[in-house]
Amino acid sequence: MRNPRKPQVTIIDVARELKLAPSTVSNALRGKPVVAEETRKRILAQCRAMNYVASPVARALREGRTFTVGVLLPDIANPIFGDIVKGLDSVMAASGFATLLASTEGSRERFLSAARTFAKRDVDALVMISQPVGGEEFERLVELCPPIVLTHRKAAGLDLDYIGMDNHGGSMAALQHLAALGHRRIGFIGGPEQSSAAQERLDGYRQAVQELSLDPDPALVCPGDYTLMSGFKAAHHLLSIKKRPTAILAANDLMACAVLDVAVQMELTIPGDLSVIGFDDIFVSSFPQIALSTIRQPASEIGNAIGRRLIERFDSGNCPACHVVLPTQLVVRASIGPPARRKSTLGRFSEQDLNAYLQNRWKPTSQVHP
Amino acid sequence: MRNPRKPQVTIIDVARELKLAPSTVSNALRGKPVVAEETRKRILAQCRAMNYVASPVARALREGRTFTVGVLLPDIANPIFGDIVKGLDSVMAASGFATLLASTEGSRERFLSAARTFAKRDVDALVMISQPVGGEEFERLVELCPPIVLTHRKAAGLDLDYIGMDNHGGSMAALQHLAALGHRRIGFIGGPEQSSAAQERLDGYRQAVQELSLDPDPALVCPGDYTLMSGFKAAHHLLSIKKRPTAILAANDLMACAVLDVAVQMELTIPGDLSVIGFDDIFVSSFPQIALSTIRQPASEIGNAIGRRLIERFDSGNCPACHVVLPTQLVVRASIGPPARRKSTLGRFSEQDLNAYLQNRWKPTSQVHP
DNA sequence: TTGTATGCGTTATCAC
DNA sequence: GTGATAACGCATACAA
Repeated sequence: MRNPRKPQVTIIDVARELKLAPSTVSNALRGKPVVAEETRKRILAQCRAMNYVASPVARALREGRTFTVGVLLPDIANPIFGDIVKGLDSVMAASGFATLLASTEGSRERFLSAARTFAKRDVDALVMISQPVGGEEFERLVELCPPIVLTHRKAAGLDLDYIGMDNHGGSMAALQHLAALGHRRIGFIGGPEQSSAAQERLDGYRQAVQELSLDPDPALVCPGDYTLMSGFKAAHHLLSIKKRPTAILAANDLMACAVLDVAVQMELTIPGDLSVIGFDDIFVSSFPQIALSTIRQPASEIGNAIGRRLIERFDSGNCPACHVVLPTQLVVRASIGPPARRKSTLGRFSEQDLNAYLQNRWKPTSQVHP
Repeated sequence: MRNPRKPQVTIIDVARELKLAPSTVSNALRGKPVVAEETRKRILAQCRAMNYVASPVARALREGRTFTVGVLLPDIANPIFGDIVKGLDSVMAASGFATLLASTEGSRERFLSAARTFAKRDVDALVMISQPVGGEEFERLVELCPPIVLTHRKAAGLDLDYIGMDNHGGSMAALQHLAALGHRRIGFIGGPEQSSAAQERLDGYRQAVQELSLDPDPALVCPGDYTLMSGFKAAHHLLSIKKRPTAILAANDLMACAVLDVAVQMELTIPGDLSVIGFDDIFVSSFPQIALSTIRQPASEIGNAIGRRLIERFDSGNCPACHVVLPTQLVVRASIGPPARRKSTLGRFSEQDLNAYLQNRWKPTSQVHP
């Protein structure tokens, strides 16, 4: 059963009421200077009286633009992405744009299909947050797409707008701070390889290690993928090597939280035996029980910047691709301090211990009371 | 400068190529049985070859529907809402619907204006999550709106679809559990008055207190508004009364977290001196350092249910408004236990202490390192 | 300064 | 079974 179409007040109704032509009403509404001032006023008044607003759909068909931007992101339940969307939406809504959303769940298929769908719907721009922007299929897609703005992941070889944060500088600031406290062996837990942001965080770590003459032991660098689980594994590994690091920088806060907890389980004190810094400044990091130091991601600022960039592009037509890097801030909380002088002798996690730990200590919602 | 319209493959192009009429192509594509099977096959092949897909915008103008749902919520950076949207989007996307989003930031103005904007854009439905649904202005708006589905807040007097969770039963389950552990004086921290969900949580508490013959002292019920700050204040108040409660149920996890921390600051042990339960099961609650017991909100299930309801409405035309209540689960973590036998004598927070505490203990991002 | 005609891409109606 | 045409609501080019 189809929607019985709602009766709509059209521009023709308004014109008829005023005994004018629709085009005159249109011109008046769009602020064209050809309309006599007095006529315009009558028209405006009539529109208000009849509660007339032009149909965005009809406009879209006629003009080929929809005053809509499509946003693609991996997970709308992740507050970091939520903050970006919020910053973006606040700017766009103020300019009359609506936000179309797609949560792609890390699936390349959903990403491509959502991008195609949105393009087909004539969105005026596409915002891709931490998406797998690359590959032949993607490059073909870009041809058919409206303007694209990227964040978190750059598209290698493609000249697209990018708005990001200073990941490289963030890592360096963290290591400078740790080095000033006296740390020499600092571990690093990385993010997904496909993420240019994660890559920059690693690069910043490496450059700081070199410039500050820290211990360049490659065993101090562990892979990770931004999940708690990968954080557990990396922490277990880093804290089990013979000469364990006195500090660890993780490429995001989630993995850093895992480090904190593994450390506690190994009876290390924080920050005496181990200092920990993360990336992003997610909500939990500010909890006193966690008190995780971190390099803040300016998420809502990124959203705002993307919005402003889009408005600029819409207003000024084609212009060269932009490349913006927003500053980060080191947020110092209780998880860092000078390394302890004494060498503590510590029990290790065996593999069995780790598994038992993973199963029992974190109680997700699956463990419920009937 | 206007968008130079992208060249588009239209149904006419396809028809011309095949020497058919556009209407035949349309009929074939829409699966109408009037088209000869062989013709249909040729048409489908040609469409694939020319990469033709019907324009959603033109369709929208013609049919009066857009295959889009508008979602209004207070804050897209709040993961609970994010989870609902995620659940909703996964259902709708699978059926070819896109999700239009508006983060209203608790502003009544933005709510009404976003709703009007979306309705004007011919969305097929409006989903309102925890929105101020009420008042004369709203009721007038409803007339002009497409189907509406509510969650978290019911609209008094209006017969709209509502999909929610068993808040009342959740509170009762929590109190039953606490009572079984031996608690008799149980405090409650409420949510916003306008929220029907918050009201139900309070009602459940009251009914449980009565049915279980717990201490009905009205001083045990404190107002709150879901923010950390209100949780601090309520906790401070509840834990400072002469005969303080041995357990506290907060209307959401955020306030419960505040209770946990205030308790620690007052040198109460958890759960020996105080048991704490929250509502929602937000991410932090599962952290070992927090280990907050809670009544889980089935957020993504709510999103799914809303999606299924919408599809159902679209398919079957007008039907009476639905009223769905999803079950909750009590998630038991370390924050609850039997009340301690001994009476601990404890220092109190003075007002000054509270203020100093609020300023220093939680370190938000404003306290940053240059 | 205002009015008329046309097209945006699609689908429904009706004639063939 | 297939084809011509009108209509959805608007904005524009052009005529008056």
